[in-house]
Amino acid sequence: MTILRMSTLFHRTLRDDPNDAEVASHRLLVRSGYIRRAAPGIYTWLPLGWRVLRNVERIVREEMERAGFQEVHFPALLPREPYEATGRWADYGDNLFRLQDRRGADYLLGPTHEEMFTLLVKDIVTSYKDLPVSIFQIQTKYRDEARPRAGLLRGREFVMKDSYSFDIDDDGLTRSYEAHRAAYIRTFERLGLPFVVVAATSGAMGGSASEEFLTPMSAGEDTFVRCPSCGYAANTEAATSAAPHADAHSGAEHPPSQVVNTPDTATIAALVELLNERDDLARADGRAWTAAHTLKNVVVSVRRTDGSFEPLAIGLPGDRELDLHRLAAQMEPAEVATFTDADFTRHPELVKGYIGPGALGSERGVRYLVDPRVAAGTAWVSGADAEGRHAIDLVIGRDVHPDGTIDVAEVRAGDPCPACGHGLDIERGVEMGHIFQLGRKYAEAFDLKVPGPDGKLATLTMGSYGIGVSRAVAAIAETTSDDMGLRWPPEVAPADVHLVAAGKDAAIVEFAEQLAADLAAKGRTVLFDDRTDASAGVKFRDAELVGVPLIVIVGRGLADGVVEVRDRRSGDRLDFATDDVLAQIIAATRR
RNA sequence: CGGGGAGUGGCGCAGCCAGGUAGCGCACCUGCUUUGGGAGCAGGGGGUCGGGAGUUCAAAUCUCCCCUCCCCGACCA
Repeated sequence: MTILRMSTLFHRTLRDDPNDAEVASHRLLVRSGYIRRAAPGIYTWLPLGWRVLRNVERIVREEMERAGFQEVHFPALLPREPYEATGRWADYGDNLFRLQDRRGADYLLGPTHEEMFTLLVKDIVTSYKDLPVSIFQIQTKYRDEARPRAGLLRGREFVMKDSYSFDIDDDGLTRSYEAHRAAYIRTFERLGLPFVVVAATSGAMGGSASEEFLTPMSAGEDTFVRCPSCGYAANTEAATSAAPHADAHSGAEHPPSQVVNTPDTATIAALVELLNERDDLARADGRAWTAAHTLKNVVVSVRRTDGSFEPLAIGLPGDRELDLHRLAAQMEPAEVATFTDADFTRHPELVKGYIGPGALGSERGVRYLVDPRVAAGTAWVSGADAEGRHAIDLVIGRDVHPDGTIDVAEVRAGDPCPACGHGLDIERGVEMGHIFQLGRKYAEAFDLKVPGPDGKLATLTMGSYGIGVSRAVAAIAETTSDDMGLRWPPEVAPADVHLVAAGKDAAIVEFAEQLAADLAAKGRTVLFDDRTDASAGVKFRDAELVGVPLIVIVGRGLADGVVEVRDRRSGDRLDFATDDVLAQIIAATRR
């Protein structure tokens, strides 16, 4: 179909890694001449990179259309008003690129388009008979990230496919959600991207289901747990802890609790050390005290949506930290902040370092929630609400009556899987897609209602679904490259064949030219290294760097009637007879 | 916003501590030789050293202020 001649291609490879690139995808995409930085977190696409991006777009588009979704296209430059209506003009804060027109009217560069889609559907859809509908766009999005990093993986301008489904009822939303889920699985499989579907938090948006498609990689910034035994996977924010099984410090037979003097033990470590030094406090089973036997109470300040504050105490095993991300995800839409010195001053009953259950509980004005491991019947050492004092043999349900449980402790590798009990792995990944049931938040904000079968107006329920398109280019590069360069899966590669003319002999040039023409005539895209000023060695290196899956070398073998064909990904090399090589390449690049 | 690192031809770096008017490799241009794993020789073009102020006879180098980039953290539908 096309011949891209490297002698004239607008392209340059770099011999050294760029100084400002760290992760493999960023380094290689710049070195191989696919992208260039234009501004922090903003990249220019060169011819080869643009081809890859368009291939990814094409695959995403084909899978969306196969699923019956319809493509639309919104502006990237958006008016303020719709975002004012949903509160996001303010909520987005500094992450929003804002600008003004000549009259001073406010605009923004769209970070996501829920508002616009909702308004468009309100304009077009007038009856339940028009539903369900799922529409999508592939659009450049803008977010003024505090810290763009890792090249395309986390930019301030990026290409995203976003879809929105509109249904008259919850069952419809579930069906639309499942349709997207299936389409996403097909899409990522075609892209050649490894992925894990993990349970995610849906936050304040309502709706029940929210899942992320993560591609595991060390450069990733999302942390998730995965069970190697049963396949359970969840973002750490959404992970649930396995119910505790009765263990050594079960308190069923415990003596009555008592308060003891424990000077200078404001930290768990100091407390454990002291407990182990004191013979009179030795444990009944004779084993040493550990942080896991202590009950740590962390107090945070919760800001409700009406602006009021309430203190909240969380009881955790002393060997666990509170994960603020997990807490924030569970408290949404309320916000949480750690307790400040000023907060402690307002609550003199909370003795920093010695906070115990005795001062906690809603009847005392401090809601008290405990980790699931702090289960009824277990016994603990905890603060006694006085400087240098702790209570031992505190049994949950006997001496302590929490207001409920909350699952916000840090998740650790090896924690039991909530589904099967096997030890969990912790991995890093990049969010490539997110599907979630948005519910009626936006439909309500814009009063999006249509008559249902019963003639009554019903507010539509929505789903929101995204795929990071430009991010996928980086993720594919990241997960498929090797020490020598990129290794594109065939469907996203910038060309079908990288044809190298290794030598200047007339016979070599002539044969290579003819082969390029023949391949193009058969509908293949050929990246043809016809440069006369590059040595064979340079051409081989560049071919490996650029990463087209099939590399064909017309060179010294021609004298023996053979052409070499290499598989960039497997490293396999085969010689084919000159009169057979065209057919072999056509067969190898058939789609 | 906190911590760390770094800004010197297109790219990667040295020079800075002990101030003296900019150097190396790659890339680029010309010529000859070479041609299957980032060729060789010869010649050549290109930077005023992130910006500003200051000290000094003299500043890439010393002092002060500012800006930017990278990494970690905070933050991030």
